[in-house]
Amino acid sequence: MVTTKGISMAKRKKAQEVLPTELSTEEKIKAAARIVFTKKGYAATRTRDIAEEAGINLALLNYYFRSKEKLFELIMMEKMTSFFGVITPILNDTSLDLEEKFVAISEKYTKTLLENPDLPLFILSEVRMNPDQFVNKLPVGKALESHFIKQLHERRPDLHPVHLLMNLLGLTVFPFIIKPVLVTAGALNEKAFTAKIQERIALIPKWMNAILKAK
Amino acid sequence: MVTTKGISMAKRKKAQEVLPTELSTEEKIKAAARIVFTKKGYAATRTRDIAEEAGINLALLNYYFRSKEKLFELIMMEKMTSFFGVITPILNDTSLDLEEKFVAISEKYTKTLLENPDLPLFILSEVRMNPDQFVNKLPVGKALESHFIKQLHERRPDLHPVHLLMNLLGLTVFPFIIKPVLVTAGALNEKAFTAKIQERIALIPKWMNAILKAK
DNA sequence: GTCTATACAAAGATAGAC
DNA sequence: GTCTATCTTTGTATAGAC
Repeated sequence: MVTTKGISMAKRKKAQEVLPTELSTEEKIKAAARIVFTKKGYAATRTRDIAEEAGINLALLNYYFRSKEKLFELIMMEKMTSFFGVITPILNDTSLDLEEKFVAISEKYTKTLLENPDLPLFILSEVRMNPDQFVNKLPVGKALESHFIKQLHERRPDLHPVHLLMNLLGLTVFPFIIKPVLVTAGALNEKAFTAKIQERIALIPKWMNAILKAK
Repeated sequence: MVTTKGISMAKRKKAQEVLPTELSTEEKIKAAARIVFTKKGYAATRTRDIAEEAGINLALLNYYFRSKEKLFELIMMEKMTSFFGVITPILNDTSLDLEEKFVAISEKYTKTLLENPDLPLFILSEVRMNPDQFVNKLPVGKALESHFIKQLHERRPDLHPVHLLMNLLGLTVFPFIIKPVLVTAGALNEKAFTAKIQERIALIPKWMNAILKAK
């Protein structure tokens, strides 16, 4: 009887995860926190905003997550995993040559960022405000020892690989960082921005190849 | 006597501007506000922090600037002028060809940012949080109608100039945006970062030329 | 688990003496 | 112009009823 009960509860929980027609209170708070923290940043976010966005009582936020800071750390870790986690598998994929990695990163990263356009600016601002709290939990050291870095060094031993890594990330990520300026200034609307970014998916590898050859 | 007195006061005032051995209270507050706002951002900054940093009484902040928000707008306008104002004269200099503009922008912009490394992340985060408050006061529209944009279009009519502008800014500015991550992760210390950036001054124009030729 | 009510601390702003 | 003291608002967190 005890085991049967255990199994049936596990099943129910799994079903709920797959079909979250109605989210649990805990998930509602997390979903709201993602929205509000991303929009306003940690410091400008009020726990009341999150509670309101979630449609729950303010006290429940502390009941489930103890404090604003704990809740933020949770969301921040999620976001950093998205931001840094997408490319690390590609960086270390030994089956891809340099050109193929440019293609893979440009495509995969751009698509992730199109779904989450203010991820870069959110993460990089929060990291700047409080570096020690987050950066040591990052796989950044790994990136600089990756297979990709070795490939860059082989191709251009005269150029520090970090230059080329910054170039690739700059070409891919920077448009999303300057986006608020461009869109608010009326230089590009949302639709036009997306169109330009989609053009860049194919352009970035070409540009990186040209940079590799530049003397 | 009246005129003599007027002249001597004007002289004294001018001398104080040139040699601000001891700043006026107003300037002390502004200097402190630059430091604290830049470090923490608007939302996380407490007026008490600014007062302490300035070595003045808290009440004086409101006496001189009415409110935290007014003081912030003042500092923000200064910073935006630095950030966007440096390149606009170059963009519209009709005496420079494309290659010369790459060189001028890379050099001038990089040097400005080396003196003020967290300018980009500060401005771009604050703009994102409150776009309408600041962006309409920017000469961004002008950048897209500049002589530089026309030159880019002439050289590569098949490529939207905004791509090339984003590339140039990405190559130049992005390293400063990713800096907190790199430095905190221990990938690069302050000195090594500066060295790499100085290498880039000469490299960026080469890379941009390579990008221009890429098909 | 969820709510109401409230404690407690922090932060912006001002009144009024000097 | 500058200071001390204080008001007011806001925001995080918790106690306790249901």
